[in-house]
Formats: sequence, C-alpha cells, structure tokens
Amino acid sequence: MAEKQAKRVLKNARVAIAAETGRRERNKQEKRARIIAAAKELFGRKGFADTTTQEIAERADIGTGTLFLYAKSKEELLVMVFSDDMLEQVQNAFTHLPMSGSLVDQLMHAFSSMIDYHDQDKDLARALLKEITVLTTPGPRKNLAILMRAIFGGIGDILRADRTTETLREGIDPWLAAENLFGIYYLSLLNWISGEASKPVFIKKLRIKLTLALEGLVDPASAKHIRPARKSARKA
Amino acid sequence: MAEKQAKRVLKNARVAIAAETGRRERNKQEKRARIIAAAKELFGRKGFADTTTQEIAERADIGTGTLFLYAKSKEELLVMVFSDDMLEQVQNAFTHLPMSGSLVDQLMHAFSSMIDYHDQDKDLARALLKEITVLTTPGPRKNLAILMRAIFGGIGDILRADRTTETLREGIDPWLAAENLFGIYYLSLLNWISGEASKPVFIKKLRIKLTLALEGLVDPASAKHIRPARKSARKA
DNA sequence: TCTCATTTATGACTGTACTCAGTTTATGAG
DNA sequence: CTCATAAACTGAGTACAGTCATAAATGAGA
Repeated sequence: MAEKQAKRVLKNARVAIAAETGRRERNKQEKRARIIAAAKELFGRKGFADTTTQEIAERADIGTGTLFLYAKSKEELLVMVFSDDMLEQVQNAFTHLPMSGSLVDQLMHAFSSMIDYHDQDKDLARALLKEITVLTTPGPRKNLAILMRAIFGGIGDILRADRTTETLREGIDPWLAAENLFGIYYLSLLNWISGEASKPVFIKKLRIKLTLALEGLVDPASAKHIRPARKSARKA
Repeated sequence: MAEKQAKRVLKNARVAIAAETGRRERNKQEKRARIIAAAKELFGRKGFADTTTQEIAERADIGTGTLFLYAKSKEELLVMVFSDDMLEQVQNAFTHLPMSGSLVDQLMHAFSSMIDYHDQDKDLARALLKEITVLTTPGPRKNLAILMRAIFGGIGDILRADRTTETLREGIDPWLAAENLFGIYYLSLLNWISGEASKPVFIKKLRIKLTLALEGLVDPASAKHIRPARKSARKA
C-alpha cells in the first residue's frame, strides 16, 4: 500500500519534470500562443462583443471546448490576451522618464503613456477595465497582481528618486503613496473611458488632482495643533 | 400634407401630457416597481448569476420580452434595481456624521457606512461594482451621475465644514479634492472586494491613505522652491 | 516493442440572455 | 360608441457561451 503510493509519487515527480520540456508542454504552449494571437486579432478587428468564441477557436484551429481549457470564460480570455501587453506597456511607461522634470511631470508622463494605450481602442479598453475591476479566478488575479506590483513599484521609484526640488516627506511609505496616486488616476480614467470627459480635459484635471495629492489638502498651519501632539498622544 | 403633420404634432403633445397621469404611465410604473421588487428578492436570495431573467419575469408576472423593455440587459437590470438603494445609502452615510471628530474621522465614518453596505452581500457587491465601473447606456449613466454627485457633494461638505483644527488650504476646489479622496477609497474597495485583504486591514490602511492625502506627500520645505514662484511664473 | 494511466482535445449538446413579428391595450377624435 | 393610431406587451425563436461524455495523444514502465 505504502509502496504503491511511493511509486505514484515518484511517477508524478517524473511527470512534473517531463512536463517542463516534453512534447505535451510544448504543444500546450503553442496552442496557447495560437489562441492568444487569434483572439487578439479578432477582438481588435471586430470588437469584444462581436467576436464569438467559435470564431476564435476556428482561427486558432482548435475545438470549441478546447478554448475553455485555457480560459474559463470569454472574459477571462480577454484578460489573458492583454495582460502581457499591458505589463509591457506599464514597463514602457516607467522607463524613458524625463530626467529633468518635476514630480508631477514624471507622474503625468507615466500615466499619459497608459492613457494613450487605452486610447488606441476605447471599446476594448472599456471591456478590459470592466473585467479587470473585479477578478475572482486565480489566473487573472495573479496576472493583475503582477501588473499592480509593476505600477506601484514604478510610481514608488519616481517618488523616492533624488530630486533637487521635491522630496517625499519623512516616514511615508512610497507603496501606499503610490496606491493613492494610482487610485486618483484610475477613477479619472474610468470617468474618461465612460465618455464623460474629453481627453484634454481629463488630462488637465488629472494633473491638478495629482498636484493636490502631492501638496496635501489641509493647511499645515491649521493642522499643527493635532499633528505634533501625536508623538506624546499615548501618554497624555 | 402640412395640415396633417400639424395635426399629428398636436396629438403627440396631448399624448405627452396624458402620459404623465394616464393609465398607461401608471401601468408602466407599477410594472417597473414589480420588476425591481422581484429582481431584488431573487438577486438577494439566489445571487446574481444564479437568477435567470425568466424567473424575474415570472415573479413580476410579465412576459419574458417585457423585461427587456425596462432594462436593456440583465446587468442593466442589476444597476436599475440597486441604484435607488445605493443613493439612499450614500445619503445616510453623510447624515449622522460625528460632529466632534477630525476630518479623517468624518471621512472614515462616511466610507465605513458604504463599506458596511457592500459587506452585507459581497457577491452582489462584486457584480454591482463590476457593472458600475464602466457604463455606456444612458439610463444607468444618469443614475450613476446622480450618485456620484451625492458622494462628491457630501465629501466636499465635510471638507468645507468649519473645524477648529483643520481647514482646507486656500484655493482648493472641494469637488476635485472629493474626487481624489473617493478615488483612493474606490481602489481600496476594489482590492478588498476582490478578496485580497481582510476588512480590518482594509479599513486600517484606508485611514492611513486618507491621512496621507490630506497631509500631502511632499515635504513643503523642499517644494518651496517651486510653489511660491507660481504667482509670477507667467510673467517671468 | 507493447501496455496503460494520465493528460489533453473534441464537438454535439444544453441553458439562458436577448430578439422580433405578431398581438393586445390605451387613448383621443369624430 | 367606434375607429385609427401608437404604445406596450408577449413568448416562441435565435445565437452563443460554456459543459461533458467520449476519444486521442502522450510518456513511463516492462
């Protein structure tokens, strides 16, 4: 009994190793690539809603059912198709930053890059943002986590960068600050993508909002009464 | 020819007036109410995904097709059903504010109220937030606009309120500031509702983030070199 | 080489959101 | 009251996302 189990474990291990290099894995990856290519082309040309999973399967030269072994739903497929793209885009947004430039300039450079990406195909962007907003399945969630890490890390780097003019206040977690700035960007983005505002207005307002976030909302003088007291607040 | 047209115009005008009080309009409103009640009950009991449009139609005692005269899609129906609810919830969140309490306390009070609302039924909240994120159809868009106006207005009121300790910096648009704060809340909310963080952690982090937004990210001393220069920047 | 267990693929089938051609109902005019 | 018109309603029908029982492919062991 125990021997049999041990045998199986050994076998599974071997299978696992083989899986990394064998024909099985190669076929799978190749099919995956074909699916992504087919879906990307069709989504781009016909739009998300007007593309059927049948068409994608046909174009990728696989059975209808096979498609759903690679993505649990059409929506998950959409995320799968574009998550690599978006990650690349984000990495792009944070390289080639204008070295000389205020904090806001650099942030706007990064965000503008992302905005331009979505501007290429607004319908697709809408569908994508809608799906990304709330993810429950593990695969896409993991991809999004990677994407968000890249974004927050990138913004954090901008905030921490040595600058002659502006420095991050003492004791501020750059990651949290990055989340704030991105949150501000994201809500503005959603508003824009829903068609509420034109692109120039959106960008102009975004810059003001980011400046507001950097400089703070309350008057430091008026807040003095509370803030400095903090250090000894517990004992008092 | 022209006479006939004029006749029709007159008729239309009469119909339009009658529409406000006639049996037609009453029937419509009554049906609408039945649909909303039926959908609300079923969504709450069985969840959004597991409720079929057939069931809703049956429970509302209307034909299958009729349902789609009132909402263009199942998703739009979801938004229709809960937008009144949410508006009420938001208005609730901004009344009964703790009079004595710092800015952050008051903001957290309002946001906590909204969070508790979503916490009642997370699955429904997920579905709802997903749909609300990107709206294209006019009906729901209008409803959301009303909701957002209530939220931004409410936050703006908190920011403007007389306070002994903290005051809004000169020249800041409370509406823009409100959008910033809500953006920060919204991104955190999405992260929580997706299951990435527990409720206490989410709330604790939110408080820190809001504080950060109020106090600013950059050191005022370091930024001095830029900011005061603004006033005469154009002429220079 | 030949098993044979396991993974992967398949497409006919199913459930359901949504449509549309035909029907009913409300309303104002004569 | 009757008629004409338009608005509102209906449910059989359609299209399509997603399932599942069955089949093919793969690779380890003998």
